[in-house]
Amino acid sequence: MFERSHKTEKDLKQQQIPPCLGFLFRIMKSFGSSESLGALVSNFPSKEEGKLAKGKYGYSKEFQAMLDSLEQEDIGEEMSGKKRRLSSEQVKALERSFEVENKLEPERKVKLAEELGLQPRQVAIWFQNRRARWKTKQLERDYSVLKADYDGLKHNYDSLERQNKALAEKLSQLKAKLCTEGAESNGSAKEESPISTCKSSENIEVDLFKNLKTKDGSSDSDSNEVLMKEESNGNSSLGYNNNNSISSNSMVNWFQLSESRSLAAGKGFQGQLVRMEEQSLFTTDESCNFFSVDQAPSLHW
DNA sequence: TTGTGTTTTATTGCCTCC
DNA sequence: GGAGGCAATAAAACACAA
Repeated sequence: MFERSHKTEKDLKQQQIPPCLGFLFRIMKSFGSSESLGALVSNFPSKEEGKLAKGKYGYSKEFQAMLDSLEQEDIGEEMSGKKRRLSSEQVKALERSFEVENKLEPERKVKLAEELGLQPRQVAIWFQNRRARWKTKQLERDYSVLKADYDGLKHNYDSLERQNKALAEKLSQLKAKLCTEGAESNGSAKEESPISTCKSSENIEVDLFKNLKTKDGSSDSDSNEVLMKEESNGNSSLGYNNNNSISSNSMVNWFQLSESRSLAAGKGFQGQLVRMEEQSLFTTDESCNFFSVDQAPSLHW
């Protein structure tokens, strides 16, 4: 109980020796009476013999009486091996000590034990259990913090997703408008192309892009080439999925680009800056993937 | 009073460090 | 190899509803 004597206690357990006797064992051991100790153990009835013996733990009447008398006394109670909770004063003192330092140096352990009338081993065990409790609490606190972070991110993600949907809707409305306007102008003017009166959504987007370019006066053909190239490749870097609809990723990119272009045009910025933006926006998937619809934020615990 | 869940004290086995 | 720490666990003590 108080000393680190695993093996001997295990042996005692295997012989079904009651806790009080185990305590006696250790007391006697601490006084160096190993011989009498051995005799005590050897005299203790084995499992089989115990079935025949009488008393609480199956030993003789005399020995049971001795134990009973011991239990009646204070010392007997203390030696009975029953767990006894530490007094509130002892716990308070230990708590104070733990707050100062949660590890226990040998000197401090002995000193605390003396002050509180405990065995050094008891103090060590108390600190060990206290550290375990502290760790559990700490884990709970960490979990709460992480969960709050996650909830915040989730909230942001949801609002961005809503925003994204609204923008997509707006874009499709604009496309429809463009389509009808185009049809009207085609009807009045001479036919330019035998293909179709209403262009595909891809072409519309490219046209929109071209228009923006012409408006801001730049003639950056490289970007158009890149756009057309990527478009013809049909890959998702531009954000078109298999259904020819525009993914949220490209939508955000597209609007960011348009916005930055208008700003650049307004402020008189030209060529190079625009080129840089295009490159960063159209070539790096990371730019918007963080809040991609396909990838909801997730935390791994 | 009793059944049940929680807390506290203690043990055991394994691991690391010196 | 011994000392000490830690995780897992047992078991006693305690709290509390029914």
